[in-house]
Amino acid sequence: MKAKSASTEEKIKEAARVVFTKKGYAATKTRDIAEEAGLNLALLNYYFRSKEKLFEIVMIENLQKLFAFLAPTLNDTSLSLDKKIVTISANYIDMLFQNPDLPLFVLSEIRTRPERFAGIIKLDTYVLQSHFMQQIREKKKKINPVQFLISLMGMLIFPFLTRPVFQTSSAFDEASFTQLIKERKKLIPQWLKSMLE
Amino acid sequence: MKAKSASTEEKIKEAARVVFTKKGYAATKTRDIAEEAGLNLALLNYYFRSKEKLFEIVMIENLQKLFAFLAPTLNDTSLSLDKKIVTISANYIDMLFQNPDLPLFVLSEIRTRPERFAGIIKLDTYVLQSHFMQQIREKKKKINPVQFLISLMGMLIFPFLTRPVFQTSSAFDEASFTQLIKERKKLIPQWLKSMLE
DNA sequence: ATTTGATTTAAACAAATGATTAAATCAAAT
DNA sequence: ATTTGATTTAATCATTTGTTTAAATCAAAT
Repeated sequence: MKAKSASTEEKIKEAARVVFTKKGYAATKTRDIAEEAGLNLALLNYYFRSKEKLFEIVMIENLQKLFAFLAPTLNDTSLSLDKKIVTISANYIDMLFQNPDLPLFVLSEIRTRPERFAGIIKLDTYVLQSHFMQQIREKKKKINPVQFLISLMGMLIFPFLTRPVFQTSSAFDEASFTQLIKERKKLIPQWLKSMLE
Repeated sequence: MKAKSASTEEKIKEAARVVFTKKGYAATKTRDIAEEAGLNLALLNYYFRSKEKLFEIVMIENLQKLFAFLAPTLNDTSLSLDKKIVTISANYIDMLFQNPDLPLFVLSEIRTRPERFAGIIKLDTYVLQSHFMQQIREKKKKINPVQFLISLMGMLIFPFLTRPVFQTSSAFDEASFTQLIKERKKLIPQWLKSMLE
């Protein structure tokens, strides 16, 4: 009767991922997570000690997904700038399709307590001092390369942040959104290219 | 002793604007607002009946700022597409500088209860069916004009959404951020122009 | 000075929330 | 079958939260 595929601990984690990502930390009750997991409320404290500790685990995973996910491609010295932009666009959009609520959740929680996550994000190491940034700098010497990074990431992520806004319009259903994002996989690298010329 | 410039009601509203925008609805306690206003907790219910009602007032104001703010320029038939892009970029960035926390707060709350705000946002009327969108359609017939709208708004808004992320890097202080955004006022219209060619 | 209604105050309430507790149950070893 | 430690359960706790209540205070009219 204990031949379950998921341990209790893992069930709680998975439920926490779902509920925290959907509702954010403050609006998530421990009872919500217990219910989502189909388990007794007290188990959350038994396995994770506190709501806060559980949240931290979920948050660190999500930061990895959003930030560290980029590092290998950004720092790959064998790819041209154009190839990198194409690769990043494709990979990031695919990742976001699997985790559409992630950006808004993460940005919202970082805003609430930024100092808590500074050591994990490591923006300097993985992003700002990456090979990719060097490549941009060489291409456009007169403009801060961060400008292009922000625009690229903005164009990739923003539609996911505003999806609920677009869903308030009857002209936008799930299929429209998906279609729109698929088109962007092609458009964004083209746009970045013309911006860099 | 009642010759105050701000009425009690207005004081509460202003405090609510500050606290809700900073912390979001769920994490905001009525006691936080009372403290910010320097008033007695029970006054919130006396003047506004509930936390929810107070929030609604603040939220509607903020939606106007983010969405309706755009409508006049988008629908101004006397401006060329290029001029519109320049105007929107400048005006929106100025507005965001005064309300840097607004986008993240609004997007986050819309995500929590989108059906509540559909009637206020009026995306179809003011944005999707605007003169601006027609102008884009005429310029680039083969691409959904929403693509350009998303990219423009994404490039304008995204830096404000990710400001706390950038602040985790020691390379970014307030002055850097301001400088970066000022540059974008010029860069974004240029970029949009090349994207539309 | 008194009355009346409006506003403010501080305390209290009822429910919700994260956490704790102790007992029950399970699982493995002897 | 018993013991031991691990896990689970349901109840309880202590605190917090949005709201309500009743009294005090204010302000204007008489």
